[in-house]
Amino acid sequence: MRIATWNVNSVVARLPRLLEWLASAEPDVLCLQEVKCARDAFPYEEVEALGYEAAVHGAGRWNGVAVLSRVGIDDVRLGLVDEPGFLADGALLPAPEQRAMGATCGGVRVWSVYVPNGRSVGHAHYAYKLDWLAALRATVTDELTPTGSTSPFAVLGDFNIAPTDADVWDADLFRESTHVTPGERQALADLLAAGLTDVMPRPLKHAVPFTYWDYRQLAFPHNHGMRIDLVLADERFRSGVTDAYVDRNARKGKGTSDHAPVVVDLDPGPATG
DNA sequence: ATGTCAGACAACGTCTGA
Repeated sequence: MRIATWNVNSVVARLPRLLEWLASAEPDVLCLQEVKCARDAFPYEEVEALGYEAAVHGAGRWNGVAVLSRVGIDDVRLGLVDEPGFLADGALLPAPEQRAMGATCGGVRVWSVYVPNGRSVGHAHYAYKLDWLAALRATVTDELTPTGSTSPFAVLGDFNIAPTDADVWDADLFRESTHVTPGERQALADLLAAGLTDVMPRPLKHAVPFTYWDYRQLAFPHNHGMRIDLVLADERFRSGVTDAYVDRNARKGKGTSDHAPVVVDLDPGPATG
């Protein structure tokens, strides 16, 4: 089974590249982030023509996650346990955003997550990021609490955290920035402590498989990137991984996202439910 | 080969978020 995650930076703007990639990479399950469209506006017919069902958690111009599957989608869960909200411009009260959803596809439990960016250290969005990660940890703990299910489990998505300095093209440049601070890395460590492992993709071209390169200043051709899109797997999932890589070809050419897909091949083992 | 891009507004440029 092939499972992937991709921050597409608008599923509408990315539709030609998305369809091309689905047809060539043939994932069984694809977790999407930043779909940037309401649930009703998702291009269902286009992905269905390639054999995929879609479950979508989106409200409009920002954020939004989805799960595409050609092996079924069951037990869809939208949002986190006690998910914190953010006070959007023009809003009177903080409200949860569309950043996380879980689904069971072909006997594998996946969560597609888009962790808040944080904007800058000390910004209200940074505190929101840490709070949101704590709620993600609570949700993972809830999902992994033994209930008789033996499904492989993974959280896939854009974490907006580089796990180590090696996951940033120039750590010194990011010293005062979000994505690398001890607070963010501690929140990631706390999440992993719930029973997950960072599935490291195999390098294809460079020493470290980055997943994101800014659109500006020729960042991609210079490989000025970061590894911030992660697959965090429980032991049942991790032990079934036969390959993992970043499809950097999807970052080439015109009309690309600023992120590349992370692809994992999995032998899910005997179907035990 | 690539020196931002996408969405929404009231627009046909300018703002915001990333």
